[in-house]
Amino acid sequence: MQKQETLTKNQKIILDLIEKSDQPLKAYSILFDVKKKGINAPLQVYRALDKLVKIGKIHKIESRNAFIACKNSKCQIANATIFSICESCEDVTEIHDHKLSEHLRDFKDNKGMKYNKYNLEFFGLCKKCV
Amino acid sequence: MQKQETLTKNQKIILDLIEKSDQPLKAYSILFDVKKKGINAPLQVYRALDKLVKIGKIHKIESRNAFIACKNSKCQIANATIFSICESCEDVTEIHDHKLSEHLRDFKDNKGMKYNKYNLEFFGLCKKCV
DNA sequence: TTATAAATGTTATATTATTACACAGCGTTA
DNA sequence: TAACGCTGTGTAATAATATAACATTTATAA
Repeated sequence: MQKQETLTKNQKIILDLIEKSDQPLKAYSILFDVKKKGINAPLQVYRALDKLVKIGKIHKIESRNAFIACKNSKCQIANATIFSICESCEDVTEIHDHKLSEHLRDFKDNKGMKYNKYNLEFFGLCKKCV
Repeated sequence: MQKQETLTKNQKIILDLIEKSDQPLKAYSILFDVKKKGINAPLQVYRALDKLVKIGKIHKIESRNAFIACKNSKCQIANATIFSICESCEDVTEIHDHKLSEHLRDFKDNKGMKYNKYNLEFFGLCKKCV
């Protein structure tokens, strides 16, 4: 069993918001939305986001500077993310593919580097946009 | 045979600079370096970078907002990049791993999405920083 | 209880990237 | 040749993303 992190007020507010969206949210759009809850400054948002990323509740879509909730109930995959991104409608989906994950997890380069994390983003056109 | 792109003056200046560095460069550090060559504004840099990325001469390290030259002589892999990034010294290396590339290229999700590109970033500690 | 770490609130600022506009060069084609 | 589309240039202004620095508070551990 995994230790259940206790979230603080700001962290909860921001996680709630991100979890309600099935698409990634940007930091300043989050800020706009939580102003009514008393969160006034970018740094308050970024601090909460950092923490939520660290504990695996959300992921950052690096190519989009946006944050999406992790739907995986185990919340153990903060260090191993795979996304598909439609370049037309910008729809983002997290991919859970056992075989591919295994492959990436087991990857060893010839430089003797020790990996603890990876992020993979696939780009293309979704069914609607083809 | 691949059509040989002819680069413009700005594109050449900026590609030269990036190729001389074995590590990624950031747009504003590039701007600083090319001011003596008459490139004065961020937009001039970003425009050249966009083009160079598009034709596969350089890649963007998304998690670092930085650009690195593609050492692959074929310059055909603009759409398929794998990097290893040391989180301590920030050393970045492009990875050419046939088997892994094949795996990624052949990946099909179950959403019917049509992929034309992917970007994979591995994070960890390099030999020096372990 | 002390002290240590983690989070907060605020202001200011740094960094990264784009919009908008005027114009130049080049190949096509009518 | 002229008219057109396309790509690139130069410049100014501004938008969008992210962090530094500081004072204070809360939670956790020793």
